[in-house]
Amino acid sequence: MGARRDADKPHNHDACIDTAIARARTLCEERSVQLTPIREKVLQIVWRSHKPVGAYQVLDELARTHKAARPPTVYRALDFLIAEGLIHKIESLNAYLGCGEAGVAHTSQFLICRACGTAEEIVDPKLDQALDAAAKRARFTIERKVVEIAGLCSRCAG
Amino acid sequence: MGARRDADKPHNHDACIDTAIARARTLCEERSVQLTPIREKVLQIVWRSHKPVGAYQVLDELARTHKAARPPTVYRALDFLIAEGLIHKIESLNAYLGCGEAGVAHTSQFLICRACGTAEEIVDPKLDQALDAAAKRARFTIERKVVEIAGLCSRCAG
DNA sequence: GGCCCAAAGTTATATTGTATCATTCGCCCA
DNA sequence: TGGGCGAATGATACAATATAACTTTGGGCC
Repeated sequence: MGARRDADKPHNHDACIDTAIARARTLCEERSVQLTPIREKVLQIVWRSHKPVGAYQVLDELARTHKAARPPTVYRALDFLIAEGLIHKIESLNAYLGCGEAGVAHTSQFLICRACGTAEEIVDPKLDQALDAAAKRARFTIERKVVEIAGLCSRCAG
Repeated sequence: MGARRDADKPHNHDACIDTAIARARTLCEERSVQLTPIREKVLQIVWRSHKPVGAYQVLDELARTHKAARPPTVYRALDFLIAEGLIHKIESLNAYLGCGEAGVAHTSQFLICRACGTAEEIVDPKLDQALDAAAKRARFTIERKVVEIAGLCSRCAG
């Protein structure tokens, strides 16, 4: 699992990025899919902070080193990274966030602070079970779960 | 609470619409806010089905009877209806859905079928408590909860 | 060499959502 | 009683997000 840290606490973020990139390389290797330079660069850009980042922000960053970059360049990379479980899309913000649990089966659940913009991914089995139970009661077959809790993180509320 | 019905089962949908409009009028009256003709019309359009409807679909419909309608016309009406708790936005679809529990405090939780397009609003206190507990553990102050479960409803899976 | 395929390049456009300023209209009240 | 205020709407323009469709590149393989 590596060193887990809360997204809203100060930390040496380079370690987050390095860990994420290293894990992504390993996972793509294992799965025989290509973490191409563009895809890796986009992953790095998304991981530059714990704040969800918009596709066009990614594009702006990417274009600094990759002049040919266009919207499809970015969306293709984002789609790949999502498919491989390396990033998540935050639906309520139309933005993207590095996945801190890449390679581990989990539901994405987020705490999104409107003040500092940070989104923390949480893994709460009870919550996950509650989702499953609610779906089961309605005989609903789950394919994807979106849980996004917006508000104020402890630092911003305190 | 009135007659609750599952969105994915056949039913006389006119009753859904009539109930929703009647309740909306009552609530707006009580709150001294104006359910203007445009707002009521938009509410009716959103309620024409149990499938989330896009803002520009609403615009197309609205424009049939209201030639001056433009995007801001629709977004203003949608914003008003959301603020009054009469409709919900489905974030993962960028679309809007009538609220079946208008006037009653509740978290919006949805089961969204990718086959038939129907979204059913569910009210599951256990699930809601699980969200509260998860946030509390992180000392996170909740302002808004988004729960959208996508997959196949019982009719489409069966 | 020639074929195939995945990835990326390229151009154009679709979809969703806002900013901004002008206009209308009912209401209050000085 | 008319003038100002505010809520709602009209109107124009544009921003932000996302995809379609076709072309080109480049590596692996026969």
